[in-house]
Amino acid sequence: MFSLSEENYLKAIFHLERAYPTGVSTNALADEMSTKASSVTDMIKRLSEKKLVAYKKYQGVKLSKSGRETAVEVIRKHRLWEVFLVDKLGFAWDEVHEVAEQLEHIKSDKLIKELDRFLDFPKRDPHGDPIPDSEGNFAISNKVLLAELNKGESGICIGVKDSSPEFLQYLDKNNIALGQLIVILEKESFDQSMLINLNGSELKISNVISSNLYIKTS
Amino acid sequence: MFSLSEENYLKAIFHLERAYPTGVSTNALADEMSTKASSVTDMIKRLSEKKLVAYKKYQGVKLSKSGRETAVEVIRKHRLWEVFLVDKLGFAWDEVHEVAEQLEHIKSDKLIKELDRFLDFPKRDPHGDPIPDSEGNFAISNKVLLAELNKGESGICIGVKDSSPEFLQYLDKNNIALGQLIVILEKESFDQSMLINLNGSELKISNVISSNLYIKTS
DNA sequence: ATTTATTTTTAGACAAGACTAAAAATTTTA
DNA sequence: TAAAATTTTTAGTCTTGTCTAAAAATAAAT
Ligand SMILES: [Mn+2]
Ligand SMILES: [Mn+2]
Ligand SMILES: [Mn+2]
Ligand SMILES: [Mn+2]
Repeated sequence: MFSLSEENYLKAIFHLERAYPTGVSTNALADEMSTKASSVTDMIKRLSEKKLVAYKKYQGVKLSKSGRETAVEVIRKHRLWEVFLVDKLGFAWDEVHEVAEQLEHIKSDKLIKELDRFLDFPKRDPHGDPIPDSEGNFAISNKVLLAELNKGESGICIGVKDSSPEFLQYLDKNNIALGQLIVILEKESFDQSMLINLNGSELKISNVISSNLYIKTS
Repeated sequence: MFSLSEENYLKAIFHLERAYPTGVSTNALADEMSTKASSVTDMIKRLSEKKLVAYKKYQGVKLSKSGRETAVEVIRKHRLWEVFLVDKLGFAWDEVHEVAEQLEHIKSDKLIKELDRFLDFPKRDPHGDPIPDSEGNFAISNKVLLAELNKGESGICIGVKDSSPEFLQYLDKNNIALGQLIVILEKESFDQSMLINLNGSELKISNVISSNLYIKTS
């Protein structure tokens, strides 16, 4: 069993490894954890002692097999709880993250197994992120950013890159939801802004928006 | 917001106040918290600083109004989560306490409000203990220990005093459940053991058992 | 009313996690 | 390649919550 702090560090390293494949830097981790670099160095040493990460001074940090397993388990719990909050308790998708940050640290194998079953083994969380199964396997999805598509192309919205309440509320306000068909009617070459068709109605969106929406390609 | 430790101390003091109406002793609290008296003294001082308890050296400790409110809120959350685990996730009544000990510390007003609604505002937890409402009011129940009844008397089993997994499993094994009618057929004056009728079948139980079963009297 | 036993508090230490300030290593720039 | 800027680590301190050992206060027993 690992502490809440240790679990949060492992999760952060997991998420940063995509952007830092050669090793997650101390500063990147400090930034992600909203803490100081010196605190990160301290924690990295502890995680390294426990064989959860591979660490060489000044070389950044990488998850070990067991470190990755723990991180994935925490992510699984986080996303299952998010589904619970939205599907069962009527939370909006922009309200669940904070609470899930707490719930993800509850320790009980039976709890998570039964919760998964109660929710009917969901494959994705309310933001379209994949929920790893009990073995730690993620569903791989062919997704692409809306910003990468061109005039005339279309696809189903299946996820958000930024899942901050602000962005999610913008989407709600403009009736953009997961599962919706988006058709690109126009794309301005100067600023990459787009005119899109959503369920019959038209909407003008900036590149900031289209760069944070995932579209199913397949 | 209070720490997990602080909440657990407040809850323990609340539960001990019934047995120690003039002030909960340091040793009683140390015992309940499975810690040392010196640690209790330290914590009591911190709680006193925060006006959660009234404390005078060597005089024991009592909850303040805000301390009691916090304790009751934690108990409310504990019991609601126990209902969730049994009613929704299929846990047995002897499996829920440990997990609820963790879940009771999750901080989210909306979560507990929506959970309460999702569970249809339950009045009692799986062990028959009353769930305080959102104002902190407990349902008062006229209950008496089975051990206090005599031959010929009967009543509905509405709660357990000891809710350890061992006792609960004994009850399961002997088909004693909440809501069940119990009729006292015989009572041995020497050792207070009883012969009871349960749904048609007869069972011999010791005083240890009858002293841990609550019967509705009304 | 003393002595004895019990309870409670203090004193001092420790571990986890975090912080600031300063030193050391690395990377970038000139 | 040497100087400058950046990143990372170390050193020392702090808070929370715990512990042991010893001192002080209270309660119980002669
Ligand atoms: Mn989230
Ligand atoms: Mn999510
Ligand atoms: Mn319980
Ligand atoms: Mn209970």
